Amino acid sequence: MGEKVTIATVARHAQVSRQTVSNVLNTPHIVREDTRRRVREAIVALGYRANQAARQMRTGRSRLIAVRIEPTRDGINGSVLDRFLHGLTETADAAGYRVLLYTAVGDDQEIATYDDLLGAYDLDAFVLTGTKHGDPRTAWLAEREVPFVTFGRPWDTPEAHPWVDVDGATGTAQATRHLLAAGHRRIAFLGWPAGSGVGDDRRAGWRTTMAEVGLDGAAPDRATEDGIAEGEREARALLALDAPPTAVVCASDSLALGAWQAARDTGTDLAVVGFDDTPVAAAVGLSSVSQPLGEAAARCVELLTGVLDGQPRDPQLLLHPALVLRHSA
Amino acid sequence: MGEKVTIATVARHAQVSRQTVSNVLNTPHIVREDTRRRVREAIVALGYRANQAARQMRTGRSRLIAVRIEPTRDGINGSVLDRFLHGLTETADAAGYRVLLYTAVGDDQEIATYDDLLGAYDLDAFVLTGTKHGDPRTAWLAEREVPFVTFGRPWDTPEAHPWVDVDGATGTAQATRHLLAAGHRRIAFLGWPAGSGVGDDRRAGWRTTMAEVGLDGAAPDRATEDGIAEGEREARALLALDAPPTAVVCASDSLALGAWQAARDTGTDLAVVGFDDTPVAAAVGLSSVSQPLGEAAARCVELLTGVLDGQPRDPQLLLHPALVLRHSA
DNA sequence: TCGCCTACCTTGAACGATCCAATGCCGATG
DNA sequence: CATCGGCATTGGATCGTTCAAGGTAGGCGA
Repeated sequence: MGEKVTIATVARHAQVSRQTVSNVLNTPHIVREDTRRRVREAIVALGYRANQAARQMRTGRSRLIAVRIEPTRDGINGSVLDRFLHGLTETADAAGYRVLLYTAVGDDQEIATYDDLLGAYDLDAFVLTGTKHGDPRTAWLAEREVPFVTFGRPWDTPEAHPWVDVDGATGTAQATRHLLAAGHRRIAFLGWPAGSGVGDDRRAGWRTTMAEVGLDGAAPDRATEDGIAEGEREARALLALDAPPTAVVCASDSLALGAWQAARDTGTDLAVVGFDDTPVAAAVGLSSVSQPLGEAAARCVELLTGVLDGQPRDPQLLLHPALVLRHSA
Repeated sequence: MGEKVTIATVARHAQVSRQTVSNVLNTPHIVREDTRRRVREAIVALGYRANQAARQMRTGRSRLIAVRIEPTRDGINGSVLDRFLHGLTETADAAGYRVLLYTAVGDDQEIATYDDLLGAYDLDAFVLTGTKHGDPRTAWLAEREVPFVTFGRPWDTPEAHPWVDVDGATGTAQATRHLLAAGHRRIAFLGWPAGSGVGDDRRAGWRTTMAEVGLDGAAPDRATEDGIAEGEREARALLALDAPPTAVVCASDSLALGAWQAARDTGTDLAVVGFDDTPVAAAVGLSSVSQPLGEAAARCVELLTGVLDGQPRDPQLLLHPALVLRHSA
């Protein structure tokens, strides 16, 4: 159990002053070649590691990024966020940042938590997920000039702040085109009630694709809350129509799984495509639209480090999902 | 955008010294009633929040707990860790701690990360998940007297360090007894190769329960790597026996789902019970043994705060799982 | 009146890093 | 030879908090 190794220990060991060691760490180019090497060797030899707390107190930066972890209300869709979180942690690690978790129920409490984290831990930035219309969180952060990125577009003012998102419309369009190519003509959509940015986006991809081939007349569109039971109920209603659809594009894997079960139970041949490519979809063989979550996370970190280092780049990024085919379509 | 509010600001506002403010925060009982009240009012009025970095520099404690986030190799079983993580974040929040994430591939890299986190961030404690025989991580931490708790027993030396675990044997025993009560006699076990602590534990519950009723002779026991395909293959092998089992207890939901699909595809009536009560099990209606992950997380935090505050309590805790019945058994 | 104790509060120093201003060193130049 | 400029290096101050030691007033007993 060695003594505490500080910048002074390194300085003594390398026969230089503390400031020179600090320069080697922060502005290496102003230190002479051989001095730099000597200091670096001392750092390695002593196993020195800069104390974040001390650095933070002077610089006001903590190299910490906060992300909210959801209450996992829905076991199926929760996995999407978890995969994103993992990607985020990995990329942040590589960029020298660490990820701090927090929970909050409701926007007010979340904003209170921002205040808390900023005051107590000097957080460098936030990553928000699941943006919605008129999001009070982004307004609060923007007002205080706190760096942040959202995974999800701001649905009201497109250029308000840096964001990364996946183009849901492209995903459902891809799914719809695949079904059309397979010979389907009556292709339904099963999604969420209008008003949510994400849901409307996914619906739009299906709708425009159907319109392009002049089939939007014969295309039933159902809206319900998310859930397996809800999906099953709506699918049964669809199958009971006079001219029932032969395929259905869904806004989530929960709805898709419900629809898939409804079809199986009633012995109907119904092609189903879900959204998010969750483990459940993979497990039961459901085709689904897959978001590039790892890349989205990496882009978020890139954007943040850009902002933090004062070199903000193109701050809006729309990624493309991919259709994963299994035996449900 | 007000000025930075420090302990000195509060002190001026309340007409006392910095130290008195500090005392109000840390050792309130030594401050006179009305002084205490005056300081508290100033704190609220100014919106003061203690700066963690400064506090940490003095005390050496960061109020930060580190947890590793897994690479989610398996989408099904990954959800167990995620639920645990959520519970941990919530409980830690309530206890005044924050959760820091990290990733690492392999034990060596994980230990290097410990070193890094301890040196740079002065982490207070670690929560480890997924213990195994001869775990080098716990040895490293114990040697340096770093506080930590594991979620999962140390399989070699039971009393080496604080841990919380769920009694897998009780879970599979419960499942087995349920199947016996439902009239099954030929009850198989489908698990992992011997040698993993968790897997052996789950197998033991089934084996002893079958032995208790003298049925261990007619009880096939299969071992394979985890996975849906593997579960399906082994289940088919079981069903091809001369006296095929009428029920199977599985070590995971992945294996159970495979077995369940094998039975459905071959038109066989096979009762299946999985383990972990993952979203997939819930989605497809698979009965499963459910771990009290929220409570496990809460106990981990309790143990840690106990150790950190110098009041260690009974440091080993074995929780009981519950059988969740759906229509697969 | 004095001394001592207790209860409460204040002052100075320290944690480990960075920033700022000042110093020493070197060769080049007038 | 004296002066200058450029650059590496040095010492001191600083961030916000807690720790250790020091002060002050009032109460009590002799």
